[in-house]
Amino acid sequence: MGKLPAKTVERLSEYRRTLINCMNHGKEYIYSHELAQFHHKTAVQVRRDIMLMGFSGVQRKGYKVKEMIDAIGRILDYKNGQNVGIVGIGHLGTAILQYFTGKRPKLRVVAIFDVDEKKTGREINGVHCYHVDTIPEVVERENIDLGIITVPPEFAKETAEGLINAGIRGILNFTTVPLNVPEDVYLEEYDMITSLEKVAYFARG
Amino acid sequence: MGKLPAKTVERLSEYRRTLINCMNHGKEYIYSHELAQFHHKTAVQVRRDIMLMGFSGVQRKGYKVKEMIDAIGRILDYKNGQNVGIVGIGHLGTAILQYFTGKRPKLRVVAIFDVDEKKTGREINGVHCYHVDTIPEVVERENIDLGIITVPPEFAKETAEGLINAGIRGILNFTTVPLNVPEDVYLEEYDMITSLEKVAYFARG
DNA sequence: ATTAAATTGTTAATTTATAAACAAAAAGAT
DNA sequence: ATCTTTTTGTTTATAAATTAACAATTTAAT
Ligand SMILES: NC(=O)c1ccc[n+]([C@@H]2O[C@H](COP(=O)([O-])OP(=O)(O)OC[C@H]3O[C@@H](n4cnc5c(N)ncnc54)[C@H](O)[C@@H]3O)[C@@H](O)[C@H]2O)c1
Ligand SMILES: NC(=O)c1ccc[n+]([C@@H]2O[C@H](COP(=O)([O-])OP(=O)(O)OC[C@H]3O[C@@H](n4cnc5c(N)ncnc54)[C@H](O)[C@@H]3O)[C@@H](O)[C@H]2O)c1
Repeated sequence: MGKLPAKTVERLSEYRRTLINCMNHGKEYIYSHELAQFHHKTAVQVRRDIMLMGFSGVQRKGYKVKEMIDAIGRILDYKNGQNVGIVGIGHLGTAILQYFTGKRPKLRVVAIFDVDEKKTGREINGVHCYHVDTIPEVVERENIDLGIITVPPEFAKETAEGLINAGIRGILNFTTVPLNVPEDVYLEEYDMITSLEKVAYFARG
Repeated sequence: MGKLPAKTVERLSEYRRTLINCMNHGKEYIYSHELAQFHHKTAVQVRRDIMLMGFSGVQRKGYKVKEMIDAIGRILDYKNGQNVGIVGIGHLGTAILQYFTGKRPKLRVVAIFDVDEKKTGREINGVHCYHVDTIPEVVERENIDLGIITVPPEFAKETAEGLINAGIRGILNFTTVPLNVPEDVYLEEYDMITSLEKVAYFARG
């Protein structure tokens, strides 16, 4: 099965977030224009995304919330799930760890790594904190697929190399340092300054 | 002067981050293909972005790092700068606050807001923490233009409304709740789960 | 029953974003 | 001096993403 466009994948993730929220509020059906409004998109785009993932709604009634969540899951979730490790459990790492716990059963944070002895060797938020030196063993043993990097910028490069050598498949980098990864590792980078500078630019006349 | 495309604005912000780093390492000139490589873009795209912002390099020598930083500043920075407030000083809010301090002189975090009495009334990272009830006065007095929302999701909506009523022009929302804002307020939303789900999707065959 | 309104699904058109192509200029080599 | 190489700047072409258009279907109203 061929991969969907990156933009569609992003939106499907966003839709699911909203759909889960709708389900928790007891909503059974949702129209494309409702979903669109939540995410500041057009109804056509929502329907097109849904078409691309091969899901169908009911005319005049909309999309069955529960079924659509499952359909998105069949696209985004990997069969038995993927395991995630976070490296650098400072403010940002902890925020991410907290944010993830319990939210996506198929994306499990199974290990966290740091160098600070006040953090290593104990559990934080129910996840064991290992020393970074043990990345090779732990990544192998716990079958970790994806890594999130939230270390101080000067350690970003070596952290990425450590993860890649340990056999990780994808990296989400929050440090301010752009990384280089081999072709078979998928890399995503995010910088809050860029987001805020964009807001700053467009928020003025 | 008309606005540049959003994608170009994002990339200019990314370029500047790297250029500042290059300058600190004493680099005087940079080629388009060098800048491109850092950000996993093509050299053509870099040159096109530079053209769009009306800057010029020197043939065979590349772009003067210092001058290009200034040129990007003339696009991204507002004359006397813009003031920023962060609402919700938990793990994420603190990470953002720390990350910003000292990085962009034209984007100043001048106030932070919370409800927790252990945080309000004192300084965190050199910035005074106010109670959220004082948002109207403080936004007015400190001339705050942009707001970052990092409160628990159930308070996201009321926080946004508070900021908008106080006269804010742009919002960066990190909560899991999609917001609605009037036309004259620019809104940007970011969700780490979406980023990680994208990584997870493309990191497998 | 018939008609009107609302909504999905899909194709076609448009717009936006990226990449290719190449002229012009500068630096260095012969 | 002349030629070759490298790199910028800009135009043209291609590709991707979004929007518009509309047929098909369902529900509800008359
Ligand atoms: N991209 C963004 O939007 C954004 C926002 C905020 C912070 N940041 C960046 O994220 C990173 C973390 O920010 P923070 O506020 O959590 O910082 P922090 O100082 O609170 O946390 C850093 C953590 O990394 C640990 N650490 C240090 N060296 C390490 C190593 N070699 N291996 C593993 N762990 C190590 C420290 O012990 C600490 O726990 C920084 O690079 C910061 O610049 C990025
Ligand atoms: N978008 C993302 O990628 C992402 C990542 C992590 C966390 N989050 C979200 O960001 C938010 C903050 O996360 P966190 O880990 O920092 O949580 P946290 O609990 O550490 O911090 C929340 C802070 O908000 C304060 N607060 C509570 N109610 C408030 C109110 N009405 N007004 C102002 N402040 C109030 C609390 O006192 C606390 O200091 C949460 O909504 C979380 O889900 C988003």
